[in-house]
Parts: sequence; C-alpha cells; structure tokens
Amino acid sequence: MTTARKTRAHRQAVTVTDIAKGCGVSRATVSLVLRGSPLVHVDTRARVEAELKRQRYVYNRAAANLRRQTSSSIALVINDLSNPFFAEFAAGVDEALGSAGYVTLLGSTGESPERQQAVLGSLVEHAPAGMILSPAERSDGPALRRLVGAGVPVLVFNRELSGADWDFLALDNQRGARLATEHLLSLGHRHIAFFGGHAESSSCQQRRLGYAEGMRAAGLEPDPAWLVECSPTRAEAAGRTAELFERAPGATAAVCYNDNVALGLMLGLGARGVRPGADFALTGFDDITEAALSTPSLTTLAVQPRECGRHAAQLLLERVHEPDAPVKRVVAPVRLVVRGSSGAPAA
Amino acid sequence: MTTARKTRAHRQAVTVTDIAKGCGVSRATVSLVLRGSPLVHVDTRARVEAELKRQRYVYNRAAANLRRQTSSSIALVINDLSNPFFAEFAAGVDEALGSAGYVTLLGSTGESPERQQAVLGSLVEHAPAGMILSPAERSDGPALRRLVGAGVPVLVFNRELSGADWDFLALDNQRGARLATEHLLSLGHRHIAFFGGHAESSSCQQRRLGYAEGMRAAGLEPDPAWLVECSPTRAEAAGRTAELFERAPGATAAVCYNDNVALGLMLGLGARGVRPGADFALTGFDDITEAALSTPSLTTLAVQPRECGRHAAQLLLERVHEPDAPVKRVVAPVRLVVRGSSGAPAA
DNA sequence: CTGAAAGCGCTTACAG
DNA sequence: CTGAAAGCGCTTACAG
Repeated sequence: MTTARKTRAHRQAVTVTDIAKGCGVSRATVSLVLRGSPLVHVDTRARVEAELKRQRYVYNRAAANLRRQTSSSIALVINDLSNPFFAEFAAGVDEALGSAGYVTLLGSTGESPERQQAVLGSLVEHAPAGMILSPAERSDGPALRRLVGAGVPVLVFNRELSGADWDFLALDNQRGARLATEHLLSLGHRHIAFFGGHAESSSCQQRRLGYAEGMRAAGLEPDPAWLVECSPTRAEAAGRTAELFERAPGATAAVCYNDNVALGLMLGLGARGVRPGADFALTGFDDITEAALSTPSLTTLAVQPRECGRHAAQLLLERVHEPDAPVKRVVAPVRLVVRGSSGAPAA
Repeated sequence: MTTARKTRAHRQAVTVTDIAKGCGVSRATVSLVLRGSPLVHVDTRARVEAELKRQRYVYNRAAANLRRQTSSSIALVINDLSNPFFAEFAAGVDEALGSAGYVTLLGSTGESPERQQAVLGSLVEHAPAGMILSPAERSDGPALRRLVGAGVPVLVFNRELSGADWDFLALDNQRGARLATEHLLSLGHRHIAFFGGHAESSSCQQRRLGYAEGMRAAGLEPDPAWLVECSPTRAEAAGRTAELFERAPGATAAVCYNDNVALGLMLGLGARGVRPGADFALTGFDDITEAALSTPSLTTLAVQPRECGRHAAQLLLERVHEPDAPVKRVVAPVRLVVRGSSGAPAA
C-alpha cells in the first residue's frame, strides 16, 4: 500500500436511497431501473427516471463494482507520453477501451524499473480489470509477475518480458524489414547491406531475419559481413558510414535498422559526396516525423501506433473475457512508405 | 449512466478478513496496520505485516474510498494525445498527480463536444477527486457545468470556457507575443506587422495585445492595418503573404500568430524572392518540432507543455484541498527561443 | 413487478 | 492496545 493523499469525493452525493425515497419505491427498484432491467413496470421506470434527472443523480461505479466484484478500468503503463509513438499508442488504447465502456488508468515509468514497480503497485490497488504494459528497459519480469498477481490479465507490448507468461503484442519487425528489402530488390538493387542496431536486441534480430529472408527469396545469399552494427542514433550512424563501405564494398543500397540510423547514414553519405536516393538507396523503420521532411524524404516502415493501441486494447479485452485461453503472441502490421530515399541503382 | 461491459475483478482477492483470521486479530487491527496507525502494538504490527506479505495482500482502494468518502483519482480530459503538445501536457499532469498519490483517469474528446459530454459523463461516475479539462472547440460551458456538478473541482486548461466559474490555466499569450516583439525591436526592426490568427479568438487577442504593448513600450504606435488575419494553417498563411505586404508596405518583420503561420509565411516569402531571416525577420509561437528543422530555423515561443501539466495538476490539487478558495486564473510562462528566422533588418 | 435483507472490502467511532 | 458493530453506495437472490 502506497501512501496517498485523499480527498472528500462529493459534498453530498445523491444516492439510490434518495431516489427511492423521492418517488416512493425501494432501492432495489431504482437499481433495476439504473441497470435497464426489463422487470420494472414502464410507469415505475418513468417515475424513477424523472426523479434521477430531477435530483441529478450520478451513478457510483466504484460502489457497484465493489458489490458486483467487477471492474470497469484498465491500466495502461508506458514509458513516456512525450514519445510520439507511445502517445499515439495510448490514444489508440484509450479510444478502444472507451468504446468498450472502460476507463483508462494511466501510468508512466520513464524507463525506470523502480518507478515501474511503484506505478504498478499503485495501479493494482485500483483493481483494474486488466493491464496493458509496455515494459521499461531492463524490467524484472518475475518481479512484475509477483506484483501484479494472477488476478489481473496483462498484455505486454513492444518489448519482450521473460519470466511472465503474458500475452504479447509486438511490431512485425521481420515482415517490415522483408518489405523494405523486397522494395529495394524490385528497384533493381542486388548489393544490399543491413545497417545499424545491436545484434543482441530482439528487434534487430527480427529485422535482420526479415532482410535475410527477402534476399534469399530473390536467390541472393546475404553476406554476414554486410550486417553492420551501430547504435540507433543519428550521430553514430553518420560516423559509421565509412565502416559500412569498407565491409560492404559495392553496396548500392542499405536496409537501415531504423529512421535515426537512416538519417545518420544520409549525413554520412553526403559527407562522402554520395547522393542518397540517387547514388545510394536506403530505407528506415518507424516513420518518425522527420522521415517525411528530410532531403530526400525517407522510405520507411510506418508502424501505425494508434492501430497498435486499438489492437492491444482488443487483445486485452479478449483475455479479460476469457482468462483461460492459451497465451497469445501477436504481431502488429507494418506498412511500407515509399519516398525519395529509395531510388534505382545508378546505371 | 452509460452502458459498460464489466468483468470479474479478481479471482479470489485476499481481504482484511483473511489477514485477520490468518494471524488471529480483528479486521480493525489489520486496517489500522494498513493505514500506519500508531495505536497498534509493535509485535501485533509485525505479525500482521508478515501475514500481509505471506498472503500477497493487495489493498482495495476502491472499497476504502467508498467507506471513507474519499477519492484517489483525477480525471484528465484532452482533445487528442496524438498532438505532441497535449501528450507532453498529459505526461506532466500524470507525473505530478502520481507523486501526490493520485491515479490519472484518461479521457479524450477528439475536439468533439458530443464525445466530450459522453466522456465526462463516464468519468464522473468514477468519482474523481477533481478534473483537468482542456475543452473541445465549441464546448457548451453551462452543459459541462451541469454534467460535472458542484462536487468535482475542475481546472480548465488552454481554452476559455464561459458559463462555468472554474479555475483556468492558460499560456501566457500576451507576454509571449511581447517577448517576440521586443526581440525583433532589439534587432533594429521598427516596421513590424502582426500576421495570422482570427481576431475573435481569445488567444489571438491576447497575442495582439502583447505585440501592441511591446511596440508602444518602444515608442511606436502599432498601425491597425498591420494586423493581418488569417487561419492558422501553413497553406493559408502562404497564400496571404501578398496581402500582408499590401497592407503593411515597408514591413521588415512580422510577429506571427503561431508556428504554422510563420512557416507558411516563409513559403510565401520564398515565392516572392524574399529570404526569411535575411531580408525579412519573423517569429512563431508554440515551438513545434518543425520549427527547429525549417530553413531557416524558426525563432518562436516554447510553451513547455510538460511544465504546464505539472502546474495544472498542482493548481487542481490546491483546489481539491481548498474547495472554497476564490476562483483562480493563472498564466503559464513561455520562453523565447531565438533561431535563424529573426535576423537584423536588411541594411 | 416490488421490497426487505444481506453483503462487496474497507474504516471508524465506541466499548472494553 | 484490541474487538464488535455499523455503514459507505450499490446489487442480487429471495419472498411475496
């Protein structure tokens, strides 16, 4: 139990008792009217409804939930709303939950596992019907499992969490990278490198897999030397451009780990007098805002975070209604956005 | 009462009764331990705490709130999380509420007054201790007042809401525009126009006021013809560039209503062969992402939405704890960010 | 079709 | 310092 300042809720709330007294019926009848039961006589219903309106009755969902052993809230835990990807995701989640009659309890962790523990602890006390969790980096899966307990279904989003057998929704990294690779191939490229990302990260592994898949489907065996690691930042990618060409001489195109890497590579290319989009083709991943604004604009994979959010909400609600269904692992679709950075190979 | 699908909360929650039985004390004693009362003997406390841990007890805050007539949630209603300004604002609100021990109930309206009514109706049923509301455009103030009632304190953010005497937090439009004007004056400009916005909107009025103030403080009487209206979109602003120069011949600079207007004006200037930043100086408002990325980059007013959010949360909590304090109208600070678009006047 | 009674999980006077 | 009892606002068998 965390310490919390609390506050008088309503000055003097109107209750079912007030309504019952006000129109000479029992509280049970008022309750039946509130819940739309067909057992109530039409006239009685009308009288009660008039009285509800007259006294400006506000339903107390917490009390009802307590009595019925139900919940009408879902917790949404993300790292940071100031990341547009997660903000859109949250918007999608809230939209879908709202139309299903649930309210969203928000929690943010700022990528801190400690804050995440605290936030989850506090949210769980509000007895949500379920939880959508995009784990902070370096999360302790079993600890979260213990904290949340078996009563609350959880959907994990975006980042794999070991030690907890929860449903999992992630971007289709593999398919995305394959789409990018196939796009470059279709333009006539044969010498395609994969640039950026850390080989240990699961998303990098999946994207590399998609790249290799695309190459092989075109009858090309990807050269392991053409997988060039680098941190997913613009500066790092720009700095590693020389290395890319050392390891992949003759490459005419690169599938980049993400947009930041691609934008950095563009800078690096420019510094070498290579014109991105004309002399060298490249693709990103994420479709961040700058992707459409760079020169040339960046061909990339749009991840549609809002749709992801809706999807996540839907998956969680399914789990909520069917707690004993087998654990699900779902992949969210990704869409190729073709822009200027991916041109045909120079003649 | 809106229809809502609901769900079993916990399979079989551990309650104070279970704990009481488990270590041979009364439920009252368990409750006292939970709430950290000094009335409980140290040994008893230790026994109870061990039992709480052993049975993995989870506090049921809803039940406690019901009994104590308190609330530990605050509703946050905004138009759209996919607007980075509001996403940052929400992040700030959630951060501040979280550290005060409240949980954030999220609601989004998508700028639709109808959805806003529905969302508020649903949120109110969860008995929040208060509400932070950034109203949808064309909101019906009195209707919202009626819906929310007197029991729930509300802080209105960003957009004035008539017909409801609620606390109000807004950006310091006036000071921001004055800062921009003074900046241009300090560079040597004397012929400064005000471009964009609708004269009816309260934010435009305030920004114009700040502009006039700045001009007068420098001994310059602003010419009403130099206030040129236009919708705050890029296309519209670009299209009205000619009109600006017809009405304000000899202007060497413009304070623009916001960043979109300024970016549009840049386009319009370019089309006339006028180089923004070199031949003509201009400023925006908002510091949207593109402001830093345009060529030249845009001098503008950063509105620090995250700080606004924290501030909003704090103001609301003050009201929650002191319901009868006089209504507050507060202005959030704004910071001038000097970039390339504001150069000295051409010689 | 309507009412009296019990109970969801908690807290809080009130006795002892 | 601890326990028995009542009650927050609601719902739901159970009678009638």
